[in-house]
Amino acid sequence: MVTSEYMLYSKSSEYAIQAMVYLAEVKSKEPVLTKNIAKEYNIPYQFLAKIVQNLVKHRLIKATRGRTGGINLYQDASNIYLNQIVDAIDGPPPIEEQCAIGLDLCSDDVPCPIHHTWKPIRKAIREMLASENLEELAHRVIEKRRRMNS
Amino acid sequence: MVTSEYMLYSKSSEYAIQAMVYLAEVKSKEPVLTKNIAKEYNIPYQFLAKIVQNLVKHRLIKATRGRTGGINLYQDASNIYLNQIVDAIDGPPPIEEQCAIGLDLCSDDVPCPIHHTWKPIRKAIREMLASENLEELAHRVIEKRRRMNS
DNA sequence: TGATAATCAGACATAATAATCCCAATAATG
DNA sequence: CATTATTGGGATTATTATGTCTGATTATCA
Repeated sequence: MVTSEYMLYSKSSEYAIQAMVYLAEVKSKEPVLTKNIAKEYNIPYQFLAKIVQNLVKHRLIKATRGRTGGINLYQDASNIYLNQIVDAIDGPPPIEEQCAIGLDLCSDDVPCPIHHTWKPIRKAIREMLASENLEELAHRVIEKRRRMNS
Repeated sequence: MVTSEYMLYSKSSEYAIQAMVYLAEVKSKEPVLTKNIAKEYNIPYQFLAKIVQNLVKHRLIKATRGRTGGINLYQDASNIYLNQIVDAIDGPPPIEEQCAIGLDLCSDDVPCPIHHTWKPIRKAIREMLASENLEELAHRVIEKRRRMNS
C-alpha cells in the first residue's frame, strides 16, 4: 500500500476546501460556475457538484439556480474556518477519544501506550483547522502565485 | 462520510503494530501463534496472516514453519520503532512534500497556504513514530492493564 | 413561451482498501 | 511415515470511498 501522507480529512473535504478558497479568491458578487472551479483545480465536475450540494445544505455556500446561476460563499470569507468545511463534509469528530494504535478507547486516566505523545499533536491539528479562515488562505494563495511568476 | 480520526497509517499497519506489541509483551522464546494474536485483538485471522507475511519479508518478524511454528520479533523489542512497521506495510513516506490542501506541491520557498502551520505538526508526527519503540509500548500496555484492573 | 443553462437528486459504476478462501510447503510427533 | 499443525502465497470476495450518468427542477433571455 502507498499512503501519500497523514490524512486529516477525506478527498471530498479537500475538494470542498479548494472550491471555497477559489470563491474567497475571486470575491465575485455574481454566482460562480461550479464547472469553472472544477476545471481550474482539475476536480471531476460531477463529483464536485455533489460536494457543493452538501456545502449548500450546511449553509457554507449559497447556490443560485437557473441560467445565470452558480455558487457563492454563504457568508464573509473571514468568518469561515477550515474545520467548518471538514465537519460539514466528513462529519464532526468522534465523541470518544480513539486510540491511535486501535487497542481500545483511551483516556487521560487509562491512556493507551502513545496517548501522551499523540494527544498534543491531535490538539494542534484541531487548532490549526479551527484557526485558518478562508480570507487568510485566499490571500496567501494569491501571494504564492505572485512568487511563482516572479 | 465519517472519518473516525486523523489517519496516520492504514488499517493494515494498525494491525501490524498491535501484533508486534503483543509479541513484545509476551516475550516468549517459543514461537507465538498468529491465530492467538488475531483472537486476542479481534483481528481477522487470514488478514493478519497476510500482514505477518509482509513483516517477515521486511525482517521485522521471524516465522517458524511447521507444527510447533509461529512468529517472534526479528530483533530485540527495544530496537524496533513504530515508523519501521508503518514503512514496511504502507511504504515509505513520499519524497516530495505534499500540500495538505492539495493545491499543488509546496516547499518552504513557495509554500501552500497552510504550509507553515502544517509543517511542524507533520514533523511532530514523524518524530513520534520514530521515537516510540516496542519495548516501551509493551511496558505501558502492561501498566495500563494493571490500572484498569485496580 | 420555448430554448437554454444552471443546480438538485438519486441511481449507477469504478477503484482502492479490507477481508476471505483454498491449498501447497514445511516441520514436528506418535 | 502418516497425521497434524503451522506459515506461504495466489485468487477471490466484500466493503467503502470516489467518481459518473441521467433526468428533474429552477430561472433567464430572446
